[in-house]
Amino acid sequence: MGVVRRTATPSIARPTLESVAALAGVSRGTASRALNGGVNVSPRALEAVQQAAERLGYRPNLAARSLVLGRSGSVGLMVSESDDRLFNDPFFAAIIRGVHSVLAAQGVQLVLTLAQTSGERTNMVRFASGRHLDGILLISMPGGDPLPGSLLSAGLPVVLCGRGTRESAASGLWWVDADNRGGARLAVQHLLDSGRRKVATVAGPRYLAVGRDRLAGWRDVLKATTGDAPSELVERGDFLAETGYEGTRRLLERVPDVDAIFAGADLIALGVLQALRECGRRVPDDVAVIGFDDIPAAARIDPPLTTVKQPIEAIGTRMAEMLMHRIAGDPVDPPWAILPTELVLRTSA
Amino acid sequence: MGVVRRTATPSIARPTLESVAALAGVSRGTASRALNGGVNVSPRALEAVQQAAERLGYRPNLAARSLVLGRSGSVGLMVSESDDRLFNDPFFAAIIRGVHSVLAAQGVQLVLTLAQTSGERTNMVRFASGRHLDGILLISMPGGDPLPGSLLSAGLPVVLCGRGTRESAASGLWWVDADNRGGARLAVQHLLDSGRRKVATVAGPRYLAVGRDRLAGWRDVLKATTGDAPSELVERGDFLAETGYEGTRRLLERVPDVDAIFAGADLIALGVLQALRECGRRVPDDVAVIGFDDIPAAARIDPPLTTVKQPIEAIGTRMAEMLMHRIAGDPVDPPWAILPTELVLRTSA
DNA sequence: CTGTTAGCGCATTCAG
DNA sequence: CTGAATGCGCTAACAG
Repeated sequence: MGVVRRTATPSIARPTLESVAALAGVSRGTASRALNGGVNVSPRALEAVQQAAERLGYRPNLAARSLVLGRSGSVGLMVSESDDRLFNDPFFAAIIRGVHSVLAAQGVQLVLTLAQTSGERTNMVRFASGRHLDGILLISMPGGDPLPGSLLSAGLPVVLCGRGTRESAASGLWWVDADNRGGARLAVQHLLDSGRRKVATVAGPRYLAVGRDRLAGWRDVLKATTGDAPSELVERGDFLAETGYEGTRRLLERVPDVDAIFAGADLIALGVLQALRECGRRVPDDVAVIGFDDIPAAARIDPPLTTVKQPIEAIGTRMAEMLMHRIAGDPVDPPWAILPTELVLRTSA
Repeated sequence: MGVVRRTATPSIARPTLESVAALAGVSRGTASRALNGGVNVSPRALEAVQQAAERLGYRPNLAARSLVLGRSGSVGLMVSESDDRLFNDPFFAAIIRGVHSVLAAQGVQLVLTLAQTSGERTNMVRFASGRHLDGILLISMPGGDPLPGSLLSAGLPVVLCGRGTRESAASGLWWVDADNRGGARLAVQHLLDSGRRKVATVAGPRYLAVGRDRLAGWRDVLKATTGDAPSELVERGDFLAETGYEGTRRLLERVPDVDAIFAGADLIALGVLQALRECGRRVPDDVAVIGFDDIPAAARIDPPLTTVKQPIEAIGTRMAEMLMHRIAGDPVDPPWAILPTELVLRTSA
């Protein structure tokens, strides 16, 4: 029987390095060197090889290269979110922009991966741990997810976005986060500096590090300034407008003379504002409000919301940089990063 | 000198098929068969191999597999748009959802790729034609772009979204498009059926097939019904609100008794509505308006816009299906698809 | 500077 | 049913 090609298209055989070398009249080794930087190759040979490659339309087989090099030249960005959220939350766009800029500059291919169902996720693990990817960037992993661990155990470099710990970093899970606590401090300090006396907070949930961190920042400043951070000034709930609304109603009942509210998220702040409006409190005259995240709506609402902005794109670039270092084996110490947040002054505070 | 590992992480060597086979007490060949479907393998051997693989945490090296198989098990979706557009235009989300559903079901990894700058695009071509991808899905390629051609010349299956021709399909560029012309017919017919007599159109640009197709649909119906499609009823421009606004002002001046406008896009329709409002025309009482695309805003504006909806997600699934067939070498005839659009009735017409 | 050699890890012949 | 042998296409080490 004749030769049966196993490639998908029964097309004519693709040129290999071998054929290029043959046409150029050199050995495969020389051809390889000529095509990769051209060190230790005579100008004559280099020229010949390049021409031959050109004429043949040679495309190096990356699978072969990966096999021998042990690296693929691409890294994955895994998003385990519904595509709805992925495409609606500006957060992802910004992160990806950051990641992409770093990777593109280094000629590394970014492989974006959606993994929603658990089946897709195991598929992804297979893909990644099969060495098709040199490393993985993880976004919005629920805490306690086994996925980072299985990636790690496959020997894959992993950097994730969000709050890790010294220990998790030491165990291999490098991470990058925004300085949520510091940002909260910025906000509360600003409130105090502008003369507010009773600064309450409607904080995010306990089970999320962001929620805890931002609340901690509020506490930091209050304790440092007034020596006390009374729990009667704290409301908690999910990162939703509803939380802000209801928390504020309770707050106003309990502490009628509250004159500032730090919301643990802009979404919460939206609810805070509405409750304030309904209760006849003017913003910022009677009550100042500061949010967190700087969502697009923040600038558009009335009054424009003063808020704390995360350096999202910078988080992306930093994640990518750390991953590239990790892949290269460069030591990075510490193996995590906390990036500064920034107060965006508008008129609500 | 000792052995120098070239892999990125100087970690312990990953288990190979060889080591699995050794632990299981069988040969590499048997181990391979056991791990891939297990045909021609005794239950005993199969069991042993699986256990060994499990114990060793064996992950097959996909680069090696790709090399021998000539296939990687992943396909690319290349988006040459700014990430801004990618993440704001619901179009992409829907396409990706469709593509992803098909691919995930077949266990094929979807590799999402951004290629904005030309440098990134050549990078992508290298990546894809290096056989890291079994095929490519292309979205929003400007006409006359050389990229599909270079992908094709590398022997890569390509399916693109948008209007191709019989010839382009024959030359290897398979495509999937919405039936823009048919959708336009639907819209114009509806206008006529509901008693409108002077149906004008503000069409998209000449240089885009969508623009031409939708205009052609308008012409089809007018010619079939009234025997004439006078050019005084046509305005053209880009897919922008501005086009709709200015086109409508000119239209009203030229043909004051126009009683229906078919806009070549919802964005255009937005401008049409505004011009109508400013000129004191009530919608739909005086003038009926129909758009195209069903963008999210269409349902929210006042009056809610009747429009033609593209089967975006279906386009994605169809593209993926065609690509998979193409990769498998299954004949597909014709090598393109035109998917039906649908009239979404709201109150503007 | 160059050709030769030796694998990278795997799936698949082909004998047994 | 199984093991041994072959080669996918490439890079790197080595000896010229």
